[in-house]
Amino acid sequence: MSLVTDKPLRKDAERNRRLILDVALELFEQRGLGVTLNDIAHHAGVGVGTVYRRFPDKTALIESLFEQKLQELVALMQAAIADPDPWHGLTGFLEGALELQSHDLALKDLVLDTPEGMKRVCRIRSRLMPLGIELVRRAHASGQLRADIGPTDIPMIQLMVMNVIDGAREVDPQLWRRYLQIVLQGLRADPGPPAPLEIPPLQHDAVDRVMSATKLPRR
Amino acid sequence: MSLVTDKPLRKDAERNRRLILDVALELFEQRGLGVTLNDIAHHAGVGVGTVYRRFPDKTALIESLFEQKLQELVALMQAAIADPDPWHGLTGFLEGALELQSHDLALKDLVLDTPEGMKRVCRIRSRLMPLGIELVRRAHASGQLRADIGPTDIPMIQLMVMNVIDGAREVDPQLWRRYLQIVLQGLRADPGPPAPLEIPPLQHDAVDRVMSATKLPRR
DNA sequence: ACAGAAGTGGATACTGTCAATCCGCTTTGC
DNA sequence: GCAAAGCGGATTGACAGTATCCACTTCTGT
Repeated sequence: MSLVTDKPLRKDAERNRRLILDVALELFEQRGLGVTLNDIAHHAGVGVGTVYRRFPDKTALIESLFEQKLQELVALMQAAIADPDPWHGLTGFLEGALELQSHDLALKDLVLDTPEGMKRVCRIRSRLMPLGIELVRRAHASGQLRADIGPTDIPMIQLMVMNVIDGAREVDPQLWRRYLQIVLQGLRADPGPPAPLEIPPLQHDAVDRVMSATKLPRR
Repeated sequence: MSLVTDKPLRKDAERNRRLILDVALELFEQRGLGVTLNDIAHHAGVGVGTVYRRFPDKTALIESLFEQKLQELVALMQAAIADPDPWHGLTGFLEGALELQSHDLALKDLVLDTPEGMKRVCRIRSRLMPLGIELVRRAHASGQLRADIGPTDIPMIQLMVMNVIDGAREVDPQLWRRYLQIVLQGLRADPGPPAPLEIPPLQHDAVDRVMSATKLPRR
């Protein structure tokens, strides 16, 4: 459509387009991919119509924003592989990836369920696996990662910790580091006496808030 | 209402009531508390009206079924406290509780977000905390649990592993044990060389299926 | 400076999902 | 055999989210 022939765009229209993209990015990060285009339009101070004229649908808007986001994960993993200390590379990757997700709710949605139709996003996601294999291989070779851990354990660990991130986001945004540290301790090939946990546990009265903040799926 | 004056109930009506309760239990376990009363009625081969005549609303139906379910968790924890080996008690509780949740999707919904109005359910839930404190205290005293682990860490660990249970339920219903084992290893005060993991990791091609089976919140 | 192309806003239609009601018909039990 | 009790399921109403439409406004080139 005319949406693709991107030659001319009136000055005010171009300004609105940027505005929409900026607002959309912020809202997606803060509240996940569930935000409605109405919401975005409203926050940007424009009408819904304006959003739909620029982007055929929500998917298109998301794609135009988040291809780059997933690239960050790839870059992170590449850096991890380049780390001279393979164990530090592995733990650093997990920490970094989870840190990204702790600031960006949309990233979780994107990693977890990439609706078909987001070809570009899917392609990038599939590029992560081989890097993960290498990351684990190096950690094994250095003897620091227990031998019975495999590459598929990495995303599973991310999945687990993500639950803590989501639940505790409002209550204690750093709490996930505590549980990542515990899990990482469980991954060591030859654990010494454990290093003290850096993040204190949740207060008793906060547990309930975390539990009920953990959103339940529909159905 | 007449719903409370429970003296007389016609033979066919009583039969239907039981049928509804049985079907509801099964469906709630299999698919979580999200199932609709229409669904339940249909599966039981009765009309929706019949369900609503017996139970004022969904909440009432749920309460009448699941008070007992949560009692199981209490019982499990009491047994754990009675265990002569405190470490075994602790790990056994986590394993048992998660096992229950792996077979019963409704339990998760109930533990995570107990809508106000389910007084009885809430009351039971609050009875768990003091038991958890005792469980942790004993494990500390025996020197097997690292000192910087607190009682609130127990539910958080359950929360983490629950993510694996939910995601992998269809693909590999036992996989969560692998990650529980890893986490437990990370909880030991003085870990020796790790015992080999009992459950093998996920196959590469199954990761995507787990990821997209992890349902996203409605927002 | 003005014509008309480009852009705009937001009410509205549409779609889907559920909970809950209502009422004409059937079954039961005396 | 006749009331009361029970039944089914179409229907209503609430809500939420996506996308469209079109009367109106703003911009830009000449």
